[in-house]
Amino acid sequence: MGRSPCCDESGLKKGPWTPEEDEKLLHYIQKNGHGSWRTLPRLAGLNRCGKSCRLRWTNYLRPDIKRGKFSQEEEQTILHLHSILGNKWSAIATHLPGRTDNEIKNFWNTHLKKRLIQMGFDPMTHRPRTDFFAALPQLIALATLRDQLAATACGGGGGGDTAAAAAAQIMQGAGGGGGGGGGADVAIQAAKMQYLQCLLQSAASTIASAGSGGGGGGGGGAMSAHDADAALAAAAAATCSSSPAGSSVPITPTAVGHSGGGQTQTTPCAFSEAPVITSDDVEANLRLLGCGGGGADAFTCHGGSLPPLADLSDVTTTTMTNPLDWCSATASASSCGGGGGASSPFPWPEFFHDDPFITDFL
DNA sequence: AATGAAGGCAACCGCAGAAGG
DNA sequence: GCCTTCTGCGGTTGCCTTCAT
Repeated sequence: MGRSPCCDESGLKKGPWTPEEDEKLLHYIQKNGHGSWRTLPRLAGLNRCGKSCRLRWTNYLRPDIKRGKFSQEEEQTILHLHSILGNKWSAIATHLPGRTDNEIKNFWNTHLKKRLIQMGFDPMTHRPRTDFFAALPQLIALATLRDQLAATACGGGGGGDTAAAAAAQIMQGAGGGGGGGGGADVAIQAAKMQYLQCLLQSAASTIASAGSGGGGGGGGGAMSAHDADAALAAAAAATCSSSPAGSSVPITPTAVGHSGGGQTQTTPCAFSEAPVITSDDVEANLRLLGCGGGGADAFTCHGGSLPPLADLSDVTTTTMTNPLDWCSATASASSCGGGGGASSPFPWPEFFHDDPFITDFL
């Protein structure tokens, strides 16, 4: 304890290494071995501290260093080991011949971590992000919405039922000719209100289960730096645009955990830093996780004992023509995640963004 | 073509544990 | 057993390059 850092010694050079210095260090170690790192610089004729020499050697000059891009296999190995070991870069590096801990660490921070975040995974736990703060922007938007709903409902009692009835009417009849003039507009608005009210309820129940569930949910704890990070990421994501028209991939949150029947899905926009997710991205990411695109379970693929998420795939593919049905299905699906400790992320942002009615709020 | 932002990477810093006297 | 020194590790910083506007 209390030992002053070796590099505090005055007069020692810092910063980037010159080719001459590299050559001196290389020649000395090849000839004598590194021995004591503290005495090495003097013996090698270098005006550097031993620590700096060791770092330069281990991270750059060592002959068995493999340089260049990481292969798919190496990426998978890193992901897998990181899910088990965490930030034990040196331990991970021992499984990747020719790669240094520093290189792996950099690769993780600049590539893999971001990719996991984009996919909606927590880079530390390798679990889907379900924490409260990640959903904060949506909650704020919904809170605003709720106020408006309340204001609307105040006019006449039982507004919800009225809206539901109107919505049902619209769903049955108004799809065709747009025919009802002003009355149809009102009914459409009412249907949307009802739709959003369902979403609100579903979101509330989901958050309740995620926040209070304790257990295996992984969330619900005190706010950590990572939570704050997640909130910021989500805040940024909340402004993202919708998927491009024509994307062949149904965007739902359930995906990473369950892709069934050859259907590939990904996480919702709200959990992603990338505004646009293409089917190619999804395939690539699943491949990266060691999963075939056709329905493999990503959790088990990288060594996780991650719990399954509620599968909404059938909901999104079969009932989106009727938001009311979708609401009830969503509510039940989201509640089923709570019992096992896993909560499902929020499915609605992608649908929201397709609707100008919603984009006005976001 | 100029400029600012973002990404990528090498290197530094500080801490903790191991080793040696 | 205690103190000092050395080594290794993980986090962070700063510089250089590339990309976008």
